[in-house]
Amino acid sequence: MRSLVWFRRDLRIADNTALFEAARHADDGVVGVFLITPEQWQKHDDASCKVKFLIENVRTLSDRLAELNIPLLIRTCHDFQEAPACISKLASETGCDTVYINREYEVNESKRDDNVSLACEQAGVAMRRFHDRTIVPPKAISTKEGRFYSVFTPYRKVWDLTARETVETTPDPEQQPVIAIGRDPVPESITGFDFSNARSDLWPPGEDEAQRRLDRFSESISAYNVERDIPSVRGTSLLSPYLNVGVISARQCFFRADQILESSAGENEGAKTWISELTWRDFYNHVMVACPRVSMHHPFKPKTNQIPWRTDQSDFEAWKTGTTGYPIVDAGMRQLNQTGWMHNRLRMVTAMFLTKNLLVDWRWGEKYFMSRLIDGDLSANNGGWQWSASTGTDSVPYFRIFNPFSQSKRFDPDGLFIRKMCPELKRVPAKALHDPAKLSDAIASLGIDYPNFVVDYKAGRERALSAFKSLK
DNA sequence: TAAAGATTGGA
DNA sequence: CCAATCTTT
Repeated sequence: MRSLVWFRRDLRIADNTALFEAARHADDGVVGVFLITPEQWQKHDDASCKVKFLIENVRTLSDRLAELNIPLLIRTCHDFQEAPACISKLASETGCDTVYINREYEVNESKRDDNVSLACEQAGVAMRRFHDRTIVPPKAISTKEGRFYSVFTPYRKVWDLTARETVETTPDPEQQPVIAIGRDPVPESITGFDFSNARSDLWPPGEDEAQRRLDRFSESISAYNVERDIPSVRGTSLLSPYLNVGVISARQCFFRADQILESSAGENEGAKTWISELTWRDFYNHVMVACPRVSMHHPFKPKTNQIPWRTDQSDFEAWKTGTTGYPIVDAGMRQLNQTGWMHNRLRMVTAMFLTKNLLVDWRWGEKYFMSRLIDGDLSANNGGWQWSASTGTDSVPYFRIFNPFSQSKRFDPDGLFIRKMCPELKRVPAKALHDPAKLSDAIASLGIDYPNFVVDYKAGRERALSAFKSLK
């Protein structure tokens, strides 16, 4: 019995359900495979920095698998259509009787896996799929009426019980016997993606690095509920890119935080808040599985399609490039453009500015984020955008529109973050960064080259309010 | 995971 | 006159 493990977004050894099961059932070795599908990644708007990070992690995974005598093979297909033939053929060639995978829940991905399963069956190869991506699997919990939870708070209550009672981590796989199959080199570049501008120094690859980050974050987790909102402070875990490619599992994160919570007799607000954020990740995945159309350019609330979403190229361009004239919005967008990552508070601020103050179609923003983020995840990104645009499940009420100046006053009071990302505002006093009139005065009197407001604040806000009010 | 406008209560 | 509080969106 020999097992083939097809790695996708689960690039780790520890707490990997499919890998553990594959190793447990094999007595003649385990083979790993990773499929490179550049055209599919382009269709999905994957960011270059994300693909680079993915490939770097495939490389470190290959090294660690080699220590377990598991050779990692690399195959390249154009897109998912070629996956069934590729995987079934590879299983046969390497003498594997079963393919092990951890499920991916997106529409294209699960359809691909169904097709791979069929192709394997025809080749006399079995396929076993496991739930591993989230803490509580999608569809595992539902309301008393048997429907899916579309509101977060009741979902979280059931999620909490389920996670604590039924979820456990997976043991490490054992070392395998040596087999006569050598591993493949991992390519240095991928056609269609430019690796030269990615800030790899900010995100070293590997399972060890992810664990170090979790360790470091654990030490200050009690401050998370306060500091997570302050972009100039390292108050968040900085684990999202690692979670996204599965270099660390959400379960590992959950158990660490839960341990800390228990050791403080439930008195750690930071740990509680972080677990809640992990729950949001599960929630949006669960929404996507229950209602796949949300991830296919449809709002969860159909009537919001009546909103005359604007398609103004020049407003959109100002937003993308961080030249809206609103300091906190520009700072956030420049952080995204320069580093491939944006602080979560700013993701909300910038998303709300685009969808409400500019009333630009939320799908434009969703796509742009995806094309830039190192941690871009379909369900979380979509959930976040539909939350901000008030089109989604349990999204923000349409009349709760962030005021960019109030937001920066609260979360960047000294303007530290704004001045870091927008150096031209270095000489503008903090008070003026949080006040439109004072900002205009300061820019004029100091002779600073900073754009005028792309939209009048009050006019933009009223335009969004009346668009939502007139929905039937 | 809000902000704006109105109202109140104290200087 | 200002800040705290309530109400509305």
